[in-house]
This record gives sequence, structure tokens and C-alpha cells, in this order.
Amino acid sequence: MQPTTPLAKFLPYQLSITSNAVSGRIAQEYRSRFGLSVPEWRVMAVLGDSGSLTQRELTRRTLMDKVAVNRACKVLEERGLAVRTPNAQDGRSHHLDLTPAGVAMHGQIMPLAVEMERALFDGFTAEEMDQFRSLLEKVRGQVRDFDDDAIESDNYGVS
Amino acid sequence: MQPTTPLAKFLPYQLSITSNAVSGRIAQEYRSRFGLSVPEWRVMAVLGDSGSLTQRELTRRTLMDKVAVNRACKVLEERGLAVRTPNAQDGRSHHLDLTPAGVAMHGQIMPLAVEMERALFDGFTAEEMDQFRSLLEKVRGQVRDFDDDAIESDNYGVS
DNA sequence: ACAAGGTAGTTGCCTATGCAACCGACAACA
DNA sequence: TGTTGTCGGTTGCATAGGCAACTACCTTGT
Repeated sequence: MQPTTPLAKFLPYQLSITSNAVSGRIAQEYRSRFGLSVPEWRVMAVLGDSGSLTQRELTRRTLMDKVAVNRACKVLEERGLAVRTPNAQDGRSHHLDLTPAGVAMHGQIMPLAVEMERALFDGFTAEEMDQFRSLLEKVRGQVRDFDDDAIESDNYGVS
Repeated sequence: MQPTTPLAKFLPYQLSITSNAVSGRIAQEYRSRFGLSVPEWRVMAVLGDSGSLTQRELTRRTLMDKVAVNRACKVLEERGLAVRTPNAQDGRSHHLDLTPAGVAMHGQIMPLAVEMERALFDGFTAEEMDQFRSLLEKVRGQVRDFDDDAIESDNYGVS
């Protein structure tokens, strides 16, 4: 239906619009059901699974910016879904844990995540999902390599 | 190396971080080489290929917000890369075209796009790339379906 | 011809996101 | 023990991106 532009064939473009569509759909669901943003949801997910983590640990595990983690934690604390307790080993940081209310919400959040993943990839075979996962991982590896080589050689005529 | 959290297995999450990594890398390249943002680049790509399009048409082809298209066009015009000429058929809109400078830049932009796509998917077989493309497309289709069904049934206990 | 409704483009506002700078605390070492 | 460098966390700032409202213009129906 859409006229073929070079843009439509460009794989990074397809990746981008697909990711946006999926993220948007999921964000909408979490916002309307729980009033959670995506960063908040991610912190809840990790915290509910592992518990007692510092923000540094959360940053590492969610691959989000430390500021994003900080703000998400702040909101979760204000909403009474998580608490910070002092870290005896390191006075700079604190341990984060879900409150009972947080645990309860986590118990609703994860099934919804599973359900959405199922709905989004409904019709995919197990092989296709594995393939998709490994292709995504491979691309991330390439980005890291790409970052290293950093094409400083040829600047395509632009100084 | 990274401890396994449920988050890391969650496919929409992997999609999101992969897309961010790729987009970020590409955005950086276009910014440093041409001073173009991603929306500006997309408009340049489509315009260079088809020429004489209205913003409405550009919106349709890039799948971007009409405001994003508008702002990109404004910048391109200010930088002398594109011009707007009145549309005799419809007084509300105008036709956009690349200037000679815009055409020249387009001539450098597209090879870089091809080169980056190549570098990012280096090591992928043609089959893998096709597979990737069709998987992405399939997911987008699912998001559309998902949008329709809209899971209004069970609200997971949240009113 | 004119009223009502719709559409392309534009502007303003509000939120999300990221970086850089900063603060208090830890670690290494003279 | 004091000094220097580093690290976790926080805040402020600057930018990107989307939505809603508005203007100007087109279209349809009377």
C-alpha cells in the first residue's frame, strides 16, 4: 500500500518504528492500569525479582541511565511501593525493597507482562522467537563493535 | 555476565534497548557529519527520492508525527537544503523540494546510510536480514491487532 | 452563495530523557 | 592522618517529542 521509499527498506528505520509501536502500546497499558511509566515498571520488575538492590545495581540490570533509575525509585518510594533502607556497607547508597503494596502490584504486573508478550508475539513459533531474540542480541553486539571502530577514516566529504 | 532477571528475557525490552542502541549510534553519526537530526534525515531521504511532496505526504511516508515533519522541514528550509513552493491545487499546503545543496547532501547521506546498515548487520546472512525484516513487520501487524482487541476484559484488579 | 464540517499546517505547552555539574562518602596512598 | 582520586546518588538544565488547540483553506450539501 505504501509507496516504496528507500526509507521503508532501511532496516534501522524498521527497527525504530517497530520498537516505538511496541513500547508505546506497552507504556499505554502500564499507565492506564497501574499509573506506572516504563522506567518505573522496569525497576519494579527487577526489584520484585531480586529485592534489596542499590540504585547502582538497578542501573546495571536495567541498562537505564542512573538518573532515570533515581527518578523511578523516587516515585516508587513516594507512592509507597518501595522503601530505601541505609546501606551499612556503603554510606553513599541504600538498599531498595518493595513494600507489601509493591509486592502486591508486582504480582499483578508480571502476569500482565507475560500476557502482553504473548499477545504481541502471538502466531510466532518458538523458533521464530528464539531467532528474533538472537538476532537482536547480534545487532547489539555489532553496535558495540561499531562504536569501537568509529569510522573516523572517511568522513564523506564533510569536515 | 549479567545476572538473569525476568526483564532481560522480556522480548519487548530487548527490542527497546536494541533499537535505542542502533538509533543512538546512527543519530550520532548524522549529527556529527551533517548536523542533521533523525527526523531531518528521514525527510531528506524521502524528499531526495521522490521530490515535490507536501508535508502530509511526508508524514504518511515517514510515519512520523506531522509536527515532527513540520519542524524538520522548517529547519531544512532555513538551512537552504529545501524550498517550499505554493501548491496550486491546494492553498493550504506547499510542495517541498531539495535545493541543489540539498541534493548534494542527499548524495552523501544515502551512501552513509547504506554503509551504516552494512556495518550494523555485518556478519548477517541475506536470509537472516530478510528474516529479521519480516519478523519486525509481523510484530508491527500484531501491535495493530492488539490495539484493536484492546484487552478491556480483565483489568488485573486495577480499577 | 453560504453554512457546516473536515483537513494541512502551525504554534504553544507539557512531559520524557539525557548530560553535566555537584555533593557526600569511600579508597589509596604518602 | 591528611590528601587525592573515584564513585553512588542527586539536582538543574537543555533538548526531543507528542498532543491539543488554533488558523487558513477546502469540500459538501443546501
